[in-house]
Amino acid sequence: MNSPVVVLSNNDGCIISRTDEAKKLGVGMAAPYYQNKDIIEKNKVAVFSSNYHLYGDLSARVMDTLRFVSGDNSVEVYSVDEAFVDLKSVAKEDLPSFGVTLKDTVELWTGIKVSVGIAPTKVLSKVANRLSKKDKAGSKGVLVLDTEEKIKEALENTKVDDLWGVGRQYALKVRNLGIENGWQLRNMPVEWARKNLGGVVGTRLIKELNGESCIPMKDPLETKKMIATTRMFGSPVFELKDIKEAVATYVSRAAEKLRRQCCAASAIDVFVVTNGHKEEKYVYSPQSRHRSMTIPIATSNTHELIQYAMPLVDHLYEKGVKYLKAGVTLSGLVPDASIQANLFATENRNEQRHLMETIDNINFSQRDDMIKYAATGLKRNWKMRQEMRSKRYTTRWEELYEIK
DNA sequence: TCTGGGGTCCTAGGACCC
DNA sequence: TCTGGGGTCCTAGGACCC
Repeated sequence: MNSPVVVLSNNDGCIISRTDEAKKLGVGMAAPYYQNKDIIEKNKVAVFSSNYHLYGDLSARVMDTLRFVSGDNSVEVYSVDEAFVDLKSVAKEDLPSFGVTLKDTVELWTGIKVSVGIAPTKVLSKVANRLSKKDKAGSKGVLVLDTEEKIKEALENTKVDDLWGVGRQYALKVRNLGIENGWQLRNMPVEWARKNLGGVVGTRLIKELNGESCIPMKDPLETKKMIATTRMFGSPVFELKDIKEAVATYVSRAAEKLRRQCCAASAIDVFVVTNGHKEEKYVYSPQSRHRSMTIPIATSNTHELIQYAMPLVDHLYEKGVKYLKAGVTLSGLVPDASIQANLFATENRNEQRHLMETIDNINFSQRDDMIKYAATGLKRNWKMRQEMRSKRYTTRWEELYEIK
């Protein structure tokens, strides 16, 4: 109990999540793992690779609970660990108890502790949520900003950098003008924000801080506009063959995601990240190159997509260069059903679609990659490292949690 | 020799998010 | 020796059109 824990990014590269105990030891956020190995070993910090099967499954359970408790109010899943709930239909005086019910039910049903922030706009609710999380005793994990005074106090206690929508660049600009906290920013003129903070982005931010809702809830049925699969290699790669295998594998993954949302892609982009040459001394200064093409007839067929991708890799490849990473982005996504009948389309398009469906079903029900394309390789010596992954307790029979 | 104005669409790149 | 992955939205500027 209470021992420090950190979670690593893919490829065991960076530290992307830390418990309070680990933060206290001075382990930095997004810091490279190897740079912190000393502190970690000295303090017996528990280290885990990331485990997306587990996170995804627990996330789904939490989101289901939110939907159940929220009834007719719409829920927008914002990320694996965050969601917005529209509370327009909840009476103002009922907001605090609603928040508490939401929090308690999630914890009771899933074992996951959450914090709840309630306010007139998305930006302000993020402010509320952040404060409720920090002030563990005071707010008990639920904070409602329902009066001007509470909003003022909350914004005064929030640095500009901690506002949703203010990143490094904007924070720098705003700081240079002597604006330090959310309340000061809120009182800046909208016109100033339009000029200096990315046009409509800035004006929206100021308005949201002023309680005027400008960032609407997203329709849960909306499909993605682009789908990417990218990975660092487990160790640097030099051979064209290895890069091709990797890219073919990423294309397969991306195509699966594409089919899952019933879309087809009309453009494909392949990129690689290089870092110097074979014999050169290692200096970390990654550079990326990419190559793209428009697909004549939008498709979701893995085989076709691999065929489009391979020549792009040929073009990108240069002998003797050290490759750290590769990736594929599918874009120009259109609904599957809308693909035009084309005179030149091959007769067997439907058969191909059935084949894809069958492969997806097998891979989904059995195990990832039960059936794969030969182009994706067998040895896969470029595969990423994941040396300290916890078990996939809730999604794999072989890895079920055991109680002795 | 003089050489407009207004519009749309697309893409690359920047900024942001978790 | 080792530095994550997957998204969104917006803007500026070029190409093209009449």
